[in-house]
Amino acid sequence: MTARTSKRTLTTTDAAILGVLSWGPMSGYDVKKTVDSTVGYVWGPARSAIYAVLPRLVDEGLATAREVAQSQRPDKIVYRITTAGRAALKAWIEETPAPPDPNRNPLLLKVFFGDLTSPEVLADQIQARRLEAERMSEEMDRFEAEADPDDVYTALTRAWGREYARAVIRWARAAEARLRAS
Amino acid sequence: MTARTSKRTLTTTDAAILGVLSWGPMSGYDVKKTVDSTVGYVWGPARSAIYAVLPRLVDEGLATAREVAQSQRPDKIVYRITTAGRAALKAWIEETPAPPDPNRNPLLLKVFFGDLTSPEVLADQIQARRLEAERMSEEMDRFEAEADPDDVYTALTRAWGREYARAVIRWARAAEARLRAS
DNA sequence: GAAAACATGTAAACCGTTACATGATTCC
DNA sequence: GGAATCATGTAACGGTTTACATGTTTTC
Repeated sequence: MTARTSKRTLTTTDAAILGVLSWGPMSGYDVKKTVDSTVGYVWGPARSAIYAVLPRLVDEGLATAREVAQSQRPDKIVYRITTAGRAALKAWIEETPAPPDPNRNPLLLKVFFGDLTSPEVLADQIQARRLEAERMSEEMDRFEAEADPDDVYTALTRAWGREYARAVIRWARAAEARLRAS
Repeated sequence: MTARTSKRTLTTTDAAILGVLSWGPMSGYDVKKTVDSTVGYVWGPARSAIYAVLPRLVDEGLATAREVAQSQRPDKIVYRITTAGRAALKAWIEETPAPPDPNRNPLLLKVFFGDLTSPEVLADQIQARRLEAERMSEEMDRFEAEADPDDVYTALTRAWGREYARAVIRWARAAEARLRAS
């Protein structure tokens, strides 16, 4: 058997998919749903990306595929992570350094060229972002209440969500005040 | 004259490039340099993207191109924003809502699947990110010292940079402590 | 009986990145 | 003589968005 164990390092999308497969075998459809409700906050590949990646993982020996016939539903293909897949994911996590922050922020770009519009328009856009962040902050609080406090890893991701939302809110409040005072 | 004033809304890269062209006519090479030293912190298109976008802006009537022969340097093409270009950029800035936060964060993905590796490895990765943020924070302070305090718009972008760095640092410190204590 | 949600995928167009390619000039 | 700067582009790849395709079950 000659699976192309090509040892290329995983893309972030590969890692996200292998990650949810590490929780159990599932179809592409289920991968999508699982991603959306979990890691989707930090990496949410498109459905078509998932369907494109899964066969490639099989090709590289990182997962296996098994066709499952269904009577009440369309047939599906269930993917299962392999030992090699787990190892590749572990290697991806440990490979240092982590790619730097993306830092692509269209709103900030608007602010940067803000002199082309009015302070009010800009303040409105910033306010909208703040309201978003406030909603997100509340959502994190709700998650926090329900969550298992011993699960360090999801606790840390929630902590980042709260810290980030907080930064947005602080910045936006100050920016709105400054812009509305012109 | 039939410039295709196709009214499609600009991509973020288009906006960034039109934005620097709004400061004065320049070649693709100079656009790249200018972007890198200014808006690059929030949106830094690749060189190849710039060279691809510029002719399209001309095609759409948002900029004009003029070839300039040089004796001591390779010839170059100087682009100048048009009135339509300015209008399109203004429309992009004012179009609401601003696209939501990208939120694609490979480091957080690593944290999310952190149980596949050791707490130390994870803490090291987080520490690296913190050091990065600390460097950035200092850089912002330096910019702050040199900057014109009356320039609201760049002040606001710097303020975001500081607030963001602060959030990273606070989160990373807590995360590192929690992970190293296992 | 209709609409929405479930369930599974494919295909094409678009945006952007990294790496490849070329060649002159200036600075050390 | 080698590195950095000036100057412009192409090709291959990763990923997203949107649309196409098909059929079932649940909800109103």
